[in-house]
Order: sequence, then C-alpha cells, then structure tokens
Amino acid sequence: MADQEESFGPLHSPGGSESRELPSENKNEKQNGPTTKSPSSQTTYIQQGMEGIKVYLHERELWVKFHEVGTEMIITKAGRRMFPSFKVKVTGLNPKTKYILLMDVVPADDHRYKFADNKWSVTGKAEPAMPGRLYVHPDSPATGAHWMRQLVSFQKLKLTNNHLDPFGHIILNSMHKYQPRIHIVKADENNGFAFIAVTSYQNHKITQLKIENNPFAKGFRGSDDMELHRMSRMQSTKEYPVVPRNTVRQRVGSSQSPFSGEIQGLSSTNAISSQYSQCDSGVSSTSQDMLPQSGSFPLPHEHSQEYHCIKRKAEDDCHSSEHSYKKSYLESSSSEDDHYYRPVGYTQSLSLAGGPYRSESSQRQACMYAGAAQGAEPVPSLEDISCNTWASVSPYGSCSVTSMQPMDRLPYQHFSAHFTSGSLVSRLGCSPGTGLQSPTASLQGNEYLYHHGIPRTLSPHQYHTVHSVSIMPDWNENS
DNA sequence: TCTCACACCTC
DNA sequence: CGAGGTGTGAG
Repeated sequence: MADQEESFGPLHSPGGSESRELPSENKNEKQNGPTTKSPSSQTTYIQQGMEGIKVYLHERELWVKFHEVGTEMIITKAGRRMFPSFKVKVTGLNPKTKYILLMDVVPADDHRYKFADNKWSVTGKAEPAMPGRLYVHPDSPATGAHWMRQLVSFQKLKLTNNHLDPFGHIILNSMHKYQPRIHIVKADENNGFAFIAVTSYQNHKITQLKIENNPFAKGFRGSDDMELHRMSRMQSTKEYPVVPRNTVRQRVGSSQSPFSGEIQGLSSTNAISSQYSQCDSGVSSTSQDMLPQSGSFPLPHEHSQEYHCIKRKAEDDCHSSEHSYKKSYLESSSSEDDHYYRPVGYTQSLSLAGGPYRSESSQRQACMYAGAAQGAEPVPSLEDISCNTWASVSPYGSCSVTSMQPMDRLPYQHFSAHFTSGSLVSRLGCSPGTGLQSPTASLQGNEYLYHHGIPRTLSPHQYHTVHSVSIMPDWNENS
C-alpha cells in the first residue's frame, strides 16, 4: 500500500468545487484543493465529517496505461470481473462512523461505438441504459477505521450484458462507454429501520399502532378493544380486514413497490464535491458539477437499482468477499407514487449522472425484466442503506461526496437490491433490532448517486464494454 | 457480434 | 485437487 502511494491518484478532496466542464483530467490537476465553494443555495455543502475524505485509486498507472489505449472491459452473460480491478485507498473518514462503500457504473455518454480502422468512433445512439445497479462492497457497513485500514477492493464486482441477470451483476451494453464510480455513504443510524414482511399482522400491537397512526385506518380508531378484537379476529381468519388490507397492500405489496411510501427521502441534497484525480492527482469534484445542473433533469428515472453485496472473505488486498448468497429485490413503483413522494427539492438537486441517457420507459422495462429474472430467486428482500452522506469517486476522474439528510418522505422509486452476502440488514443496517435499513434509504441513496454522482461533465469515459476483445477508443475528447 | 466450450492459471 | 477467472477460437 504504502509503496503504492504514488500509484494512487487522489480522488477527492473536500471543499466545494466549481462546476466544470472540462475533462476531469485536466481540471483535476488544476484543482486540488478546495476550490470554489458552491453556492449554498445549491444545496451543495459539505456534510460534517465528509470534508476531509479522500479517495485514491490504486494502481492508477495501470489504469492510465489502459486509458491511453482505450480501456475495454469484457462483459459476458455470466458476468466478468473488471481488469484492472477497482481498488481504492480511503482517508479522512471518521474512524468510528460507519460507512457503506459501493460502486456503480454509469453511461459516459449516449453513443454507441464501433471499432474500425484501429480506432473507436461513434456509430449511433446508445441503447437505453440498463437499470442502474449498485455493487455494495461486501464489508459494508463498516467503520471508517475499517475502510481506511487497507485498500478497499471492488474486484469481485462483475459486469454482464444479460439484461435479465439474476445475480446482481452490473448490467451494461456492449460497445457503449461507461464510467465506474465509487460512493461512500455515511450510515445513518437514525434511518436504520427494518421490518418483517407479512401478509397479515402477527403482532396485535402493531395492528394497533397502525390504526393509531395511519390516517387511512382512522375508521378503526375508537374503542380500541373492540376494534382490536375485531382486527385480530379477521386476521386470524384470513379474511379481508379492511384496514389491514390497505396496510398490507401498502407494505407488503412493497414487494413490488416497496417502500415507496415508507421511505424517507433524500434529502435535500447536499453535495460536497471532492476532488479527484483522474489520473493524477487531482480530483475534482463533482458534486457541484452535478448539482448545478439541477433542473436539467427533471426526474428521476425509474430505474431499479440493485445493491449487490458479497460476503467478505479475507483475501487479496483487502476486503473481498466470497461466498454469498444473494438477495434480490425488485420494486416497481408507479410513477404516481414517485411523484407523490418525491421531495420538492429533489428535482432540483438531481443531476445527471447518468440520468441524461436514460429513459423512463427503458428503465421500467429493465425493471420488469429484472423482476422476471429475479422471480426465480429465492428470497427477494429489500435492504436499504441508510445514509446521509455519499461520496462518489470514479477512477478517472471524479469524486464527489454528497450528503443527504433524512427526509420524511420518500423519494424514491424502485430499486432492487441484490446482495450476495449476508443480509444487508446486518450489513447495511446500522442497528439491528430496531433499526435497520429501510429500503427507502437505500433507494434514495441510489438515486442520489445516480444523479449526483456523476459526471457527465466530468470525466472522461473510462472504458468501453465490449464483448470481445478489442480496442481503443479515442480518448482525445476526454484527455 | 455474440455465445460457448475449453485449455490454462490462480487461489 | 477443485472452484473459479481468463482469453481464444469455432460456430
């Protein structure tokens, strides 16, 4: 590790950053320290504890070497690992705070490429983006001390071209350009709530709480005893309890559109930008870059995202995972719901990151497919990551740290979570028992990531996914 | 282009 | 050894 210091490219630094359009590479170098601060109005701000976070890409030289030629990554139906693998060194985290590290891969542009005459060129428009999936590092959640102790490796992450992939691998389109990003999410113990899905309430106390607090169950308020008895009777008999039914529909139904109602929302987004280094050191921030665009993208797409988590196994450099089991969760939510829950500020804060290139319809479709594929999966479950803060980093170029505040509403749409390893709850959740993760949080986070993490302006495209071997892109535009 | 079987490696 | 990752070449 130490020896590699030089091979690490700083990914991010605290401080706001100015928005930029240049390739991260160029800009990054220029901006190492905190640069401009973003307007507070932008909601961009540095969250407490996130200011000093820095992420360094391991073996940056190797990435550069590939980058100069036009990096390509094979994608197969079964899933293929990336090489170079993504490994980073993280510093500046609060040793005691828990964080979730995850990675996603977003479209670098909306073009389709071809390799001819020994060079890459645009051939047309990109295929609709796949549902965004997130790869949650197997060690998540873990303390800052844990993450900083050694390199954080994402080498187990796999890329696939199977739109119906049931393994939680990141789905990409061949001959399209993508950019990998790493996100650091500060676990928020306050958002860590878990729940047990049921088709009818098992605990009368819960039924009572629902009636007392859910406005749609007002009709059952009143003389409790009577009501309770009635309720319990109905439940036991499997009848269709009016109240429960609604409730059930909402909650349980969540299997499909999960927590739409329950989730908390994203918060106003706050993003911190950090700096990244593209190839060298600098990193630039993205957050701001992204934020500014607020407004540009009205909305969130409905993509489903997945969290993929693999169980860790000690090995290699760092954290890696091995066995695993996965859970997948798919949700589909109606756009109405989305609307309903979407925080006001949400739209504004969203930005592009991959957004621009995705269409809702396509997203949905993807979701559907995913759902089908996942149907086979054993136990779909939803997990969520509760968090307030995100930091996203991409190898080449950009790193951003964003923070989110808990919201009351939920903001989100569908996401699906895939975990290869233990339950997220334990992993992501902060506190078992009562709190765990609610899908909501994760969702939010995801969206957030998607929108903010990125870089459209930022960085250069990192690589092309190709099915077969090949070649080199013209990185000129970027670098 | 993509898929698949397969030899070769690493762990 | 077996499991699993990788690139290759045939189809």
